[in-house]
Amino acid sequence: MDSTENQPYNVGKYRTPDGAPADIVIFTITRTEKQTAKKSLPYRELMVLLIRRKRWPFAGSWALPGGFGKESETLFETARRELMEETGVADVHLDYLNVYSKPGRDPRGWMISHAFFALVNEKWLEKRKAQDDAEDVKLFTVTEALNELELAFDHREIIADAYRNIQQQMLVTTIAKEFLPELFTLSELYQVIQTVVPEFKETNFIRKITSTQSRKGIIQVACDASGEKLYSNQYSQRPAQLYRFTDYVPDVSIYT
Amino acid sequence: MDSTENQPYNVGKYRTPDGAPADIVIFTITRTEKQTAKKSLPYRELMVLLIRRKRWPFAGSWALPGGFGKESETLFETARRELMEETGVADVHLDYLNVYSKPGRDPRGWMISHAFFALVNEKWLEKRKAQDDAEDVKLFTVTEALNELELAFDHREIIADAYRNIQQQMLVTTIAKEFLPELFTLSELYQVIQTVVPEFKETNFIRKITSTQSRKGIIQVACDASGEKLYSNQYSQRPAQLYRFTDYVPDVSIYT
DNA sequence: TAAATAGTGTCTCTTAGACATTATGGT
DNA sequence: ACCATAATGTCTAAGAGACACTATTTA
Repeated sequence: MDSTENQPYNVGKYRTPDGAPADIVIFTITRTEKQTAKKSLPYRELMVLLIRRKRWPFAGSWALPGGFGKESETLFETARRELMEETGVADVHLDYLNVYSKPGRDPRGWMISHAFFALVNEKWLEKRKAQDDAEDVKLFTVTEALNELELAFDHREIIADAYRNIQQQMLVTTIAKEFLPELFTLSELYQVIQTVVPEFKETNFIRKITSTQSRKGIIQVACDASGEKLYSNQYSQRPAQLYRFTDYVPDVSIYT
Repeated sequence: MDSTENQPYNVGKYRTPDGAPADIVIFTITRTEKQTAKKSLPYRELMVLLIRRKRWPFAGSWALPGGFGKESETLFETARRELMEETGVADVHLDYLNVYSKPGRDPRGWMISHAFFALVNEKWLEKRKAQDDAEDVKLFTVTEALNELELAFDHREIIADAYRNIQQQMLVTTIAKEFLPELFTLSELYQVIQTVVPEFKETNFIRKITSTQSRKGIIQVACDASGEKLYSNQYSQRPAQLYRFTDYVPDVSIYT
């Protein structure tokens, strides 16, 4: 019935995996200023960080950054360590995505891969850019990565899964904050949501998020020490009210 | 930078995991009829299936059913196979939950465990009950499993995670259907939701799910071949309209 | 006729959705 | 004066939430 029961504690008896790698889908949103006469909102694009492989297997292909798990750490720690090595940042949103274990997925042997996804603010990646060899580590748009690139292993599938996941999470949690500064305007927030979920359309977005009972707790107006409201005119002539996220995340339900 | 790059294809060079088990949290909802004079709704309880271990480690403790992954199958297949062995059913809701890799979690060695959860309709487990040794395989309420039982490995943590997950999914997807017959009354649906999420309270539940534009597509009234509406008086004097789930699952969002 | 569930009426206040309008400040 | 973004006004229809009320059977 239960094969756990029948398993010996003699660990050498059966074929065991050849490794447990952690692969990380590192997402960021890049901003590029529009070349207009007046101040305007930047273009934003959802990017994923890839590495060009130097060795067999899949030498020359692009792949997710990653590395092998060790006995002395959890796979989450493996992922965090790899992320640190790759981007130099420690305190970013890092979440487990899925396991990939299709037979033959890695020609090196029986590799059970654990995919994570990280959300990194563009500002952290800027320093890194310079120090790295531009040939080997690069940001691609998600569309590009999924449709135009030769990817190693089953990394296309992993990126596709991660993309689906981040799109869903964007609408159901407050991960938008990972892509925004501490204080932000509502246009910026709206733009970030749309960058990840292009289908997202909300007329009256400002009003809904600020003044409906059920969700106005998500964000709050930013004030300075003396209680004065803070404004930004970075993207517009008319200064826009700045907001910050609270810790509140509303529960969602299809029945309510 | 990328330790995948530095990994040899000589698979024997590093310490590798001693096994990749799949553990399954099998949930079901049991019904027990109330002993009242009149017809009434049954008590329902969310249960989890556990197995009493016979061997070291954790001999005598209760544990999740599970087994070791093989090189020739995905871990999802491992889980499905174990589920089949355990409950005798194949086509049930089975989903990946999380990976558990804390060092030392299994005294037998470096075991990276993959937890799944399955939602099984009570009717499938009924046959099994008889044929199994009641001492070794048993259904427990989730509360009991979490608070009163001595559990093997990190299975308490896994069950707690699975419980959180199923509660969230219950409100955001239509997994309620896994615990219901093909045709059901709205009281049954409401009761199933409340069994998994006790905090769930909706006055006007009937009206909301049947006649609000945005979510009435979730379920539809059940009709017979000639278009007559179907009713059930299993739980009440007054016959109740029967419904079925459609394939439609509304999108949820905290911003909409 | 009472028990137990099924389902509707009604009222108020809030929200959705669509669109028009006004506000601000720099070039 | 005009541009680009910020924000409010206004109107209608729909929905939320509370609670009282009616309906249907059968023991």
